[in-house]
Amino acid sequence: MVDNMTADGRLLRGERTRTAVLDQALQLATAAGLDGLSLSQVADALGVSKSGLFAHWRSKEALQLAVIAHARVQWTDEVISPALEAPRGVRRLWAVHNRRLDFYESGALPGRCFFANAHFEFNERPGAVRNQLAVELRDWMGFLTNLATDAVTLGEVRAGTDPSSIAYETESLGVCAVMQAPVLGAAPTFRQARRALLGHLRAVATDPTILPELT
Amino acid sequence: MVDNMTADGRLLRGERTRTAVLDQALQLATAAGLDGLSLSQVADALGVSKSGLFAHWRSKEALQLAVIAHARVQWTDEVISPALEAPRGVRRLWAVHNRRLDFYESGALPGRCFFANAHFEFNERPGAVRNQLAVELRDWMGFLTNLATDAVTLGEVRAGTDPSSIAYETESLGVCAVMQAPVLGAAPTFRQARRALLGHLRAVATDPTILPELT
DNA sequence: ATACAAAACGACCGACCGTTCGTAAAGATA
DNA sequence: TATCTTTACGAACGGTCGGTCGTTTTGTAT
Repeated sequence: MVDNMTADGRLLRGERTRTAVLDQALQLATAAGLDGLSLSQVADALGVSKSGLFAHWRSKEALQLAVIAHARVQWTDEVISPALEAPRGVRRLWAVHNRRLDFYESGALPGRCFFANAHFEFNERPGAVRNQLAVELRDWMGFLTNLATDAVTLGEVRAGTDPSSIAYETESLGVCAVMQAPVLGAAPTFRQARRALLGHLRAVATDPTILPELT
Repeated sequence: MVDNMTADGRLLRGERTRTAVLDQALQLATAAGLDGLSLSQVADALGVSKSGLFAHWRSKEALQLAVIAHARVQWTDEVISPALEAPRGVRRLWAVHNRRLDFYESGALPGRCFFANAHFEFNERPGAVRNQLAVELRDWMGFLTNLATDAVTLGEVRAGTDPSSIAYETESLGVCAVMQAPVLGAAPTFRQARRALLGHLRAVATDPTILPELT
């Protein structure tokens, strides 16, 4: 049997514990960070043996990567996808914006920004996890691009507008990208990270190849 | 002998190792965070026995608090004090602003914002350290107040100006305060932290008791 | 030289960590 | 039923951690 389901449609036992472990691990990582994630604590919290985790992931780092992917799936399903499928518009832009804030205030991740914390708190970890976080950051910049593009295309912001304005409008998103930048290899300075964000938004707002219909 | 100095003016042996340990610990904490700070690593990096550290600090938490104080002394001497002593003015405001950025780019704390990282990466630590970080945050807000007050008093910004403008002008300072807010006990949401910063700056810009000479 | 206190050391402790291993139960297949 | 794979378990290992203890070195003052 290679499928995830048993004959009557319920999840296989392994798949059930797999997602249970990921949920628990995400919860603990949200509180204590990916560095603070302890396999022992995850196992104890679930009433499961610690060694059993190694039947699903070959190492702690593999579980950390799975936790990141798990969180990204939640993020995509609950925030990104509804945003991209919705008709474009300023109201929609801010609806998404507010929905993201609501997401943080929801019970799922109470009062914390997981992605932000994951990046902030764990920029010292080894190769694979670090690279994965870099991918997450790139996705984040892509999401910012969509937001800024919407703002310009729909006339909320004129093309050529000082990107600082857009940056501030998307500030509560943008600061995440700015502050997350140090997770990347070279550990760019604060000034460099800020310049990178402004340059990114300037390109979105003024580059005719990005917004050809406005030139 | 109760003084720090020996007869010929050099530091006592204990005081020398004390500051050497603090410098090393600050360097490691800057890279790995206060949580990641390891007494063994500090001792090994200095070629010093780990047990000797307990002659200066009674616990790891005590050393962590000392590291925070040590960093704050550096911060005060190199950034805050020159800013407060200098004649007020917009140029001075931005000189301080830039000096702070230069500080991050200096060799002392290469490419990292220690305060930001200390807060971001270590909001799960126990009571005393957490409380100390809250004090640091309050100091930070005080520094923001000084900057915003300067901006208004010197005519760079009109009294009553939308505090968002001031917030953005001091953004690279302000985001730190915004993002640091979650270190406080109740873990306020992203939206709450942002609202707190804007409210703070609004009070500075409009409250006649804060800027009586403008009303 | 003697005495004394500060300072540093090395060995050791218990706790927790991630990981491995051999084995046993559970569930699907035949 | 018997067979075989998946899944889970408990015990144990090596390692690092923060912290303690008794001892020795170092520096100063008498």
